[in-house]
Amino acid sequence: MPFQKEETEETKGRILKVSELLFSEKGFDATRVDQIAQNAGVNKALIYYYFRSKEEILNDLVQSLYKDIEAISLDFAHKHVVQMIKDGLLDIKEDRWSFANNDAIRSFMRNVQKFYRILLDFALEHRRTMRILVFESLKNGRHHNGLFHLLNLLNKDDKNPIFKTIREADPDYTYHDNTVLFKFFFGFLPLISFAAYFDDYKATTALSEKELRNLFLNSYQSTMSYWVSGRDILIWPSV
Amino acid sequence: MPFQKEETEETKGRILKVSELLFSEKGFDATRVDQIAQNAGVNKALIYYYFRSKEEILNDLVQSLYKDIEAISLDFAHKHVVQMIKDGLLDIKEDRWSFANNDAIRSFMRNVQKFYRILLDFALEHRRTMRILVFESLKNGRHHNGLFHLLNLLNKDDKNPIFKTIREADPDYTYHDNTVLFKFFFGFLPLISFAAYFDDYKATTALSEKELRNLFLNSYQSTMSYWVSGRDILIWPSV
Amino acid sequence: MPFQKEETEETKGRILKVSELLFSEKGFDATRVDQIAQNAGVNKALIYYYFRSKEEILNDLVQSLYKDIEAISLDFAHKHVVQMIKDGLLDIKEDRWSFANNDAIRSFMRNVQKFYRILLDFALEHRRTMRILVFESLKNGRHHNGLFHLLNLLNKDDKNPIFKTIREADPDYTYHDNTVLFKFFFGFLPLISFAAYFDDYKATTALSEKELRNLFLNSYQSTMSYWVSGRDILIWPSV
Amino acid sequence: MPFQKEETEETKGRILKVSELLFSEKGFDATRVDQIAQNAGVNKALIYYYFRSKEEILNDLVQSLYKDIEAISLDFAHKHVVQMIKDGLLDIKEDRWSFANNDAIRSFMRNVQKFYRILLDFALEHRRTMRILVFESLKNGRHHNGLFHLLNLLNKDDKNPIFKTIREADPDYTYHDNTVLFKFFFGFLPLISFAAYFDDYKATTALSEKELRNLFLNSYQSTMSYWVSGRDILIWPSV
DNA sequence: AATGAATGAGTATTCATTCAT
DNA sequence: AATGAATGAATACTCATTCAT
Repeated sequence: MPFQKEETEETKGRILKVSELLFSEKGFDATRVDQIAQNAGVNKALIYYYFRSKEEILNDLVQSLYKDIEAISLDFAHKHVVQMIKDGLLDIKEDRWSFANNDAIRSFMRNVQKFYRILLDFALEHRRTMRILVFESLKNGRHHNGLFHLLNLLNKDDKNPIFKTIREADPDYTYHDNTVLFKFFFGFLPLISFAAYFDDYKATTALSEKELRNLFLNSYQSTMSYWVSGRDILIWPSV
Repeated sequence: MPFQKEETEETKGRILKVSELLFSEKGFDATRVDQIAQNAGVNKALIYYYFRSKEEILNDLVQSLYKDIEAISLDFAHKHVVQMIKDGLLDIKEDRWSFANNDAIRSFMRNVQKFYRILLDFALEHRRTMRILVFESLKNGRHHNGLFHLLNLLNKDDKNPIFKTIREADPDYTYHDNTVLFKFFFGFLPLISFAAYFDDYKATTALSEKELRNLFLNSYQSTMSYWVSGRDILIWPSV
Repeated sequence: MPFQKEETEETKGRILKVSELLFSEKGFDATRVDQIAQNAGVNKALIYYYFRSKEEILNDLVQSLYKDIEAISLDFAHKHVVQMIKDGLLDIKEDRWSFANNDAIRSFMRNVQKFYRILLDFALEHRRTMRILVFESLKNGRHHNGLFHLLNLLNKDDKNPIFKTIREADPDYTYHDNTVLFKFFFGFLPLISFAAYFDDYKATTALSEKELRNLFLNSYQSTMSYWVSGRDILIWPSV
Repeated sequence: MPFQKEETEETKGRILKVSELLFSEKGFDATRVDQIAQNAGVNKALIYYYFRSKEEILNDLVQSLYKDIEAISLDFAHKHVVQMIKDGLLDIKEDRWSFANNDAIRSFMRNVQKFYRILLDFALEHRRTMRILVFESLKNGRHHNGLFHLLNLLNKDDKNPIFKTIREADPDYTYHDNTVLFKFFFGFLPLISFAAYFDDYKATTALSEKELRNLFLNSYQSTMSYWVSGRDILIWPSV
């Protein structure tokens, strides 16, 4: 019964969308299941037909975000890192990335910038869940599904699909912890923070959404470049 | 009766301290007044003797943080900006800061870096309240207490004590909105985020507290310098 | 699903009935929601499913009483006042009621007495809510729900359905404030007081319910007659 | 230490006065000890220095009212009933009062009217406590100190000082229950109700305090006369 | 798939009262 | 006589979750 299924999906999707909005506005704890039901236009009990608990709604939201980010990152790794290795333009030894020539570097840098742009736009599009991520991740004890799950994408084991993907192309691939920490700190965190606070800033400044986005993107890319250049992440061809 | 007073302060202070810890760990909504009472070793009703409501505890914490940050910033404005103006080493015209000579610049930059260090150490010391700030500020409807109050320290009117202080020394002082936004975005926000997530990072990495702090400070100051230099905030002697 | 509906009504009705009893026995403030739940044999939370608050239960009780009293009074106005006007047996000019003949007067007086009887019996049947009315009306700040709403039934504007009904039949109809005050004072108030204290008196005297009722009715009707006769309310045929 | 005592009395009196006001406005249950303390300008604990409990404040208020009413009634019994018996102008046999002549009756009636006037004025002066009396008396279970204590003044035993006083003058004195009931119903109750609702009525009508009072007094005395004449309470000289 | 009714375990807040000084 | 601090026992109200249909 595809029609039936569609309807279901629609209802379940409505519940998820409404939950996302409310969680991001008031926080998980302050959001009432009644409110979700009311805003989704469904009976409260129906929510428990689709989800085991209120917490499962949160998990669903967060998990699907992870999958998307993972997919985007994986796509980048595939298309630009793995491909370059296969093409003999890049060689990774421990912590040092050696490119075949300056064109390869330039090309790679362009792709990295594009990757940031895609990541930023994704974060902005899902800024509500980003908000949720930010403040739910700050709570100890209960939710282990917070922001720090993203750190898994930086793990050095084969459970991390990005790591696995690159490693399959270049078995030497690995890196230092500090690097990871920094990539996260000055990589993901500002990006996610920016997305999370985006609407607040929009309300504070006279800038348009686009201007705000570009302003951030420029500074973000500059900062990233600053940190990347001359360091252990990107290494100019070792001649 | 100073002894009496001290005792009182001790009890109220204990409630505040415990609340700060619990709010920062579990979030405001998930923290139970019972827990606060139990952890502070006082009767639950006593909490309501000192505070009108649970929310007022939060406000108290946040307000006192604001006051401290304001005081630190004001101290910097007084000692280093106003003083330089009075000494004829700095002249502010609209959005351009003109220094008398390179020594003045160097001196000012050194003080700015020191200011950042003080600010960072303060943020780290109060990282629990910073956590609270970060996630409570993400909730709509409570914005009034949230992170965005700090934006007031960047306002261009005389309600902002920092602006007022500098303006009294140099009536030409003003600046563009975008600059303000950026100072906040790449100024306060990473600092506060870093402090808020500090303990999480510590648990994730092998770095010591000190190393982590210095790592951040370097990158922070670099980023700030990057944004400051060659821009409209700091201008080399116009001679 | 009428059966379903009935069941619901039954539960909500049980809560109302129990509340009425407890409010009338112990007063609104001294009645605990827990007690209501326990006596009604329902879960405490269910009370809040049907009523927004404890106070709303009180309002519900009082409002439905008003409606009933209004309906009874309106019925009297329709059947006996309006009808007599239409039949040319009664003419109202300002404050003077002129009847066509002695039979008309006698008939009217008989109906008035019957009206009092119906009113008294209603008050006795609902004496619990009357108790509530009497003491809740004595509390400032809650006057809006209190006894004084009944005064509206004596208002001289078209928001008062009784006034409106008679006025539609006889546009000259109006009366003096003092009369209204007195009708209330020596009309509603003793009636309501009697009903409110009925059970207390019953416990104090050897009289049966019926004897007590008749005793009051006689004296009440005498008093009313005393006030009515020779005054501006009832006027013998002006011929 | 008379001065000390005076001060105390003043403070205690202030607590009583404030309590009376608050109890009469919001009811006993809804009045908070904190409010009493605040309005009386004293520390909450001091209230417990003067009174064992909140309830004792109520008792104090009510008891002193009883004493006053008893004193007024006793004074009337002494001056007018007992005196007439002693003067041979009145003879009471069971339920029948026989006066020596019409002058005696007229004189007695005049004194009764005066008694009502005094009683009414007392009730009006203490209308706040009357309010309290009215609604506290409606609550079963807890307060046995309500309005019905006044019924004691109508008891047929020597614990009732009025009965005792008259009986000492005329050993035949006694009466039927119904009479008592009626004296209370159409005697005390309207009087107390009138006093309790006085301020509400004042706010509702254009009449002055004096006019309102006289209006009630007239109707009250008329009603009383109506009930008294030709009945078993007052009997014209048996010739 | 959908709903109205029902519930257990909480949850912030209140309040009369007491204690120490 | 007077007070600031402290407390135990409520107390109205909430909320995620389940049940019956």
